[in-house]
Amino acid sequence: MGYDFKNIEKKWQAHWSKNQTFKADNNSKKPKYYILDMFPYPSGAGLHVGHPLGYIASDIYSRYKRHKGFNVLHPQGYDSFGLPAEQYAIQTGQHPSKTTQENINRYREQLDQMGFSFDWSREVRTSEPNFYKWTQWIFLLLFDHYYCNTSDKAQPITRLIKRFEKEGNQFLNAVSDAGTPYFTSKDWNGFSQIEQQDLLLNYRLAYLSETEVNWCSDLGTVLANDEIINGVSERGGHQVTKKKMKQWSMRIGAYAERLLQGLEKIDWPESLKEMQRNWIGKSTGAKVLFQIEGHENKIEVFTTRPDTVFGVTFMTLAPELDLVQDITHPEQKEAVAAYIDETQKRTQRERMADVKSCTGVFTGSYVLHPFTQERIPIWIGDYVLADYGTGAVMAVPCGDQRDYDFAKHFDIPIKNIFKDISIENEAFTDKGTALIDNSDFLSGLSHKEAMKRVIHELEVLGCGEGTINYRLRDAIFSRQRYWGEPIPIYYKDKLPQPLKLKHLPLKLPEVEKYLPTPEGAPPLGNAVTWAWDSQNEKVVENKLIDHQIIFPLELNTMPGWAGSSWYFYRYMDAHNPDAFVGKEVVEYWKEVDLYLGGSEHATGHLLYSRFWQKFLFDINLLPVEEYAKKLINQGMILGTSAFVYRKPGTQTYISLELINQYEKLEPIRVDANMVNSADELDIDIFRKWQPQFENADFKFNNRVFKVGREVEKMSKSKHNVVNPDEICEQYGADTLRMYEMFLGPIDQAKPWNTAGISGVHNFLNKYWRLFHEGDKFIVNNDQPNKKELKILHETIKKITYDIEHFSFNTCVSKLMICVNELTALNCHSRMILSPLTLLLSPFAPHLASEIWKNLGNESTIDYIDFPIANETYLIEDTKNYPVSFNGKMRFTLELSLSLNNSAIQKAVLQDSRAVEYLNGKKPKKWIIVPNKIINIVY
RNA sequence: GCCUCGGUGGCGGAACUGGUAGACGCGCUGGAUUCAAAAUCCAGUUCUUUCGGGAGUGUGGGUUCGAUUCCCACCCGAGGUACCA
Repeated sequence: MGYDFKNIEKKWQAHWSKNQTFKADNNSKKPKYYILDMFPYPSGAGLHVGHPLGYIASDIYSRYKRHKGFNVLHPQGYDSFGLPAEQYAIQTGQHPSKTTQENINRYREQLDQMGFSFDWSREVRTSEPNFYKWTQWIFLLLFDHYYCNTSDKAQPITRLIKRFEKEGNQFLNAVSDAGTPYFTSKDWNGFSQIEQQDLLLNYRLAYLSETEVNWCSDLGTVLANDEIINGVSERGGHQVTKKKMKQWSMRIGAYAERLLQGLEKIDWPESLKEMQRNWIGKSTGAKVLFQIEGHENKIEVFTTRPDTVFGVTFMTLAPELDLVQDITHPEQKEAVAAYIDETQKRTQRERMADVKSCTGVFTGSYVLHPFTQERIPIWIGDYVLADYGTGAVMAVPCGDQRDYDFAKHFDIPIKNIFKDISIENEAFTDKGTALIDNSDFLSGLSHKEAMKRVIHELEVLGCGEGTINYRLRDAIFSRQRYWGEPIPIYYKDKLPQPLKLKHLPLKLPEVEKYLPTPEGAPPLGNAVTWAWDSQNEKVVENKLIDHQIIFPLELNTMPGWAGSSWYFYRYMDAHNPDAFVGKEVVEYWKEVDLYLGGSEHATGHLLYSRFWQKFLFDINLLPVEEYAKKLINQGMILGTSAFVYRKPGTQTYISLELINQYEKLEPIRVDANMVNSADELDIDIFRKWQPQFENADFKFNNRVFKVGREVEKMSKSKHNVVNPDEICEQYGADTLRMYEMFLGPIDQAKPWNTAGISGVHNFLNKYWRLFHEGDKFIVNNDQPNKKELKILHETIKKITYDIEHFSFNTCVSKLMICVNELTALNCHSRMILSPLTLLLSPFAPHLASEIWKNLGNESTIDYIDFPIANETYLIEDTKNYPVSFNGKMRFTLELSLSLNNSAIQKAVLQDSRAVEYLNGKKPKKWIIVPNKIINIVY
């Protein structure tokens, strides 16, 4: 009987579960260490081989930390609200909670199978009322606070009201909506309740505002950009337009600067921080006001180059600005309307991606230049985006390439304001070199000087000021979906009223259908029991609504990122009924020490959660301002997707070898399981796959239909998921764990392939054979020799170093080398094999546990101290190694890898050729690469 | 388009601060063992060659005594791009 992984794994998994081996204590004499995984969304396809990559890595680290004497918190849960369960519900009528529960059961089975050391007693699910109660509560807190720029933190809205009563808002330094009017205390006190509440919404951190969404009238629903392909809906291919809707938003913009500053304090990958910095997009410049000719309003623009203000020859507005309607000249109305219509059909991404075509329309109106009073034509153009800056740009064609192209295309004059620079062929965008010219008081100044001067002049004139702009937009928080957290708000006189903590959780109501209502209201509009009885403080039936005591409840739900923005605190105190996390508990665990997850969350989850953290910190609910000290990105495991190519509007599919003969084919993803390894599609299965393919017609040569292949993110929606189950079945969890680590560096994306898995499996077999001959346990008590000790200690040193640097692939290699060497030496000494088993334990915990027990140890291996490398076994006598001297100043030595530098220096200086070369001088600088080459500079 | 990351044998990858490129594993070739197979073990394996050598880390340049590593330009792939999570 050899290495019987099936029984071993079953046995130890049962043991861990029964003894609650990995249950973390909320107080301990040991130092604490919190290792967090990004929790999975339980999709219908089950766990795929990409999920465990990060989980294996964090599990290895958790087990290592336990061996190192830490009180490790390593929890797991489910991000269980989400679109796929809802879509499945729409198709089948099955309640998303049922689907979700089934998927979770499957996930749990798969996770258990891999021997993860999670503390399952702390499991959380975002879709559980006991969890989302607190998500709703945090929403209410956000609703109840505003951002004060003076104290630079969130403050209660009651404080704001007091200020308004005393002095209005003229001297207030707080973050608010653009265009919030000024009022005095007298004004405020004269306002009606409704007016006051309306104004307060301009300050609340969770607030209502008009925002644009992708509206599909045929489906009667709002679509995510993800659900739109080539401008039409993915489902059914219907047209999608932009529509304004009143939606909840989060004032994340208030935290832009702190989110930026906070990055300096955390140990996250530099690339990810850079992404967040760019996403926040801080830029310094100026606001400039342009008077509209014959109109009382002014247009405000933001520019990073106010120094080029004399080069302005036109102005461009984003087509969707309301202002456009106001200012369009009657003669241009038609053209403008047509253009706006056209842009509404394009997604923002298309607009940004498209730099070649240059489109726009003249509005027929003019603004006046603040300094020269020249008339400047106002255009609209879709290269200007409504939600960046003010949605308006002062166009300086000589200094900006897009403005330049636009001017050339529409034959608008270009004014050169750079001294001795030709703008014949392109704009001049360099800030450093040229002097400003042709610019009144700015002429002859450098960029830097001109910036200062022009801002001063603008402020004097009252036509602008220096300002900082952030690209970061406030986050839309409403979703027209069923399967999300209900927003704990009801509407009285159309104004939002918050529920109170004691009313929470506000549970999701039952609905007949998960689609929007026929009137286009969100799915919660289908609920019969969805009104708020403010007197009895409970949810009642809609038909009772009287707008006196019983009011309509909010129909939108929260987005996926709501629950995931704080879930890591719930793990600390998962069952606390009185608080989202207990004060003492959070004082103990404080923060996540290591967070492991994919970089695809860089500007989503990882930014939103930092925002909520800062808010909760501001109001003294959390002890730290950043929740994750260190973050490691695991690279994605990529899957191989398969594509068929359809002639648009038909059911004709073209085989890969023929696609060049057709124009404009639509690539459609098909389930990779319907395709064999030679890229041939099983046509019959394809026809049965989805009703739309039933009558598919195929065109192909050579008797087989070939699909196209593409490597991309592994995901159910891309139909390219590979399950870990078969591998567990065939090779065992320990093999899978080691193989996934062996695939390559943890942070690198890599396509899944199982080609090398037998090598890892062989290694575990070999490891087993170090201890066994047939059924006989052959470990002896021999004293190990020097060579064996050296192998062991080199391995300890390398493994310890590599685990701490998250280089798990090289750990596996090193273990393989070690086992090969010990096998060759026929070493079966307990004094070698016992510590070696500890080294293996984080990687292959089942096998290590079994062997540890067989070695006669009473306690299990899980909390045994990790071995420490003893340097004395590594340093060797250098006298016997040759030192070769080749020419100028280069020495080649054959030395032990782990020899220290001073020993090498000593060896070199004893060599006669070096003595001759140095001629009595002392080397100034040594460049030593062990086992390789030494440069001596003198 | 923009932001971020990556590109090394037939394949996954290694190479610590710029210092013998290809560790380790897969695959392949040959051998041992076996009635045979599996398993196991041993040897070989970047390409090319007239067997002297020559070329070689996506492409083209640059810095350096020396570049997979640093700099510039480009090509290709992946992730994100604000309602997938």
